[in-house]
Amino acid sequence: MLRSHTCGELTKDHAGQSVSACGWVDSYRDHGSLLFIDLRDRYGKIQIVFDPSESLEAHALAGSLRNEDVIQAEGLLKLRAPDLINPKIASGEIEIRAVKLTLLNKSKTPPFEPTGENIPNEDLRLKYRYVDLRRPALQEALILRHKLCKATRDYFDKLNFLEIETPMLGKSTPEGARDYLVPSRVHPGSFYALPQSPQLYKQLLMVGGLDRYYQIARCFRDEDLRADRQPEFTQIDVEMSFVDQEDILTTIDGLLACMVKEIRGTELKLPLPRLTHREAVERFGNDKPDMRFGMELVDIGDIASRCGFGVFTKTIEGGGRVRGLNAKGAAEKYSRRNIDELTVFVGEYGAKGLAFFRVKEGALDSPIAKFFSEEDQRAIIAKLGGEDGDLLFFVADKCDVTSAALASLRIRLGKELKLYDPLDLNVLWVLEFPLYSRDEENDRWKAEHHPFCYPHIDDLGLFDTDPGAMRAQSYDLVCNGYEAASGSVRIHDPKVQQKVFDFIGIAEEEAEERFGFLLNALRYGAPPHAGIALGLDRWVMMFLANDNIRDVIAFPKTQKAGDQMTEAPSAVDAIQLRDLHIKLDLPESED
RNA sequence: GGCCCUGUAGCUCAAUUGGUUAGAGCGCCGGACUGUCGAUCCGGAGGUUGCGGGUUCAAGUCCCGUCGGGGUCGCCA
Repeated sequence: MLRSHTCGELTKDHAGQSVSACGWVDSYRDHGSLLFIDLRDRYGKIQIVFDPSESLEAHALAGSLRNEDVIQAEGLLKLRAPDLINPKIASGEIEIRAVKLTLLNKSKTPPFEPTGENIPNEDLRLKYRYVDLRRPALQEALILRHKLCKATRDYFDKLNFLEIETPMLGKSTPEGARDYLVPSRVHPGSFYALPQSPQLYKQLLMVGGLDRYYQIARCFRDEDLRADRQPEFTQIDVEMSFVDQEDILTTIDGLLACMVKEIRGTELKLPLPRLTHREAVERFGNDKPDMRFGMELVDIGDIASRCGFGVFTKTIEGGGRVRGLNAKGAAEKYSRRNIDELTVFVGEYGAKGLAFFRVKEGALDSPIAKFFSEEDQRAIIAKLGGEDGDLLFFVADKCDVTSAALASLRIRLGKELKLYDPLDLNVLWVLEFPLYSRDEENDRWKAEHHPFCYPHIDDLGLFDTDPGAMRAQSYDLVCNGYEAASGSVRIHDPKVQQKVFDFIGIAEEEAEERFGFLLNALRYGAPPHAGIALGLDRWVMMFLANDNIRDVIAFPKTQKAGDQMTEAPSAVDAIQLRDLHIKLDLPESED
């Protein structure tokens, strides 16, 4: 071993010991004769003192050191004199008096200082990710990520779950997200697909009798990226046999309590609260409400229908809705100009306008207040719990538009008005998602979640009468406004599965071609089973109160799904293409 | 595919809103210094303002195109 201790583990208890430490030069302070190096590793920092009277050779070499050089320093660990203690760092009371210095590797001048004050452009950080990874914030994220995985494995192990790997090379099922394809050399013209999730394999494991499965599984989706979406991401994938929905919820409640205990050291109150999908959309505008703060959506359709404001009355007459929310105490915080910005903002979600009222002396103050009687003004204020100084917003449109616009407005206002502590974790279940929705473009029904989801037991009769009203035995775990897990009770009856395929327009032949292996498996003794998958990356983000998924993945991709460091994806040479029997047919470029 | 933001020294930023030779801090190079810890002090190097075109007496600044990065809508069964 080149080191006797890590930089971070040395304390004053080691005083008097001869130690050897390795790491990166974090900074140097050269006083001509006396010279100080702060040595850094992932455990911490320690000051090394080079005194020519103790080692002329080590001191001379130390003079040539620069940031990010990799060194080994040997010497006596000493307590600092009381007046030399640096209270700013953990090891501020001790230092190593170097008698020997070895330059393990000289570094070029780094493109940026990983522990400097200014965090450089992400672009540059991604190109030199190996330098960026020395940043404590990034290391903290990866350490936390490890702890979550460890807690997960310990938890499931105690409950008799098996961690089982499923194939990366699978069959393409061109429904849902686009697949990443991998050409087969031995089967010219055929392709594997990288898994969007281990969904079908884990169901097959249940048929195989491995009745409690989990996997920390990499998943791939060739779709556009977002701040919280990468083309490859990790989910904690779970499936259980001989269980119902309640068993999954309870099991995952327990997992989360374990995670919170491990990371935060606090007790998560169980059971986690539950909301139906219908209630979530009505109260918060979407199926993943951030409930760290209130500001719930309120319907004022009754007042809107009788007021003198044409936009409102016509919306109600046309079957739309008028809903709003109350930004408490925000009347003075948002100028007309700010509100104009918010109007543009809700426009991105389809809203054609944003009505606003300031509550002033018990009445509404707004350019459109004149269209409302005094009585109706008071009614609106009462409905939204308004008080003087509040700012009320309303959107009048089709129901879906009011939901989308107000949900986004609510999130934005919550953030801008600092209505919550970013480190809070607010976790809840959203239940009873709709099973099917109309695909108007193709004039057919489609599965909301996926076609393997079991209908709510009370709704099985609705296939022929009102399929849009059918509820799924599905559940999402929502945390701070993110979909943090999603799952369902699966169909284990091949007849029900075939009925679902029929219903969403997948003909029997096509179903056999695409999902034959699953249908077949269901015919050979499939137990009732259910499962769920948690987005690991998102959980790391939430524990850190970080809103960028790239900060919790060691080697993430850019928005165009590229890797700035390796420059993947890249062209391949003609021989590789020939072996795969692939000819390129690229769009013409002008140059 | 749409909309929005962004690109100035190795890095983080500035440049009086179109006007002199594009500045500062950190980093880098050289020098001084025996208790610093964001060391200090002295000196120095470093720029095709992403790239290409255009408008103008004059462009880092305005316009068009293009490339990179980011956010978002669509998309993500």
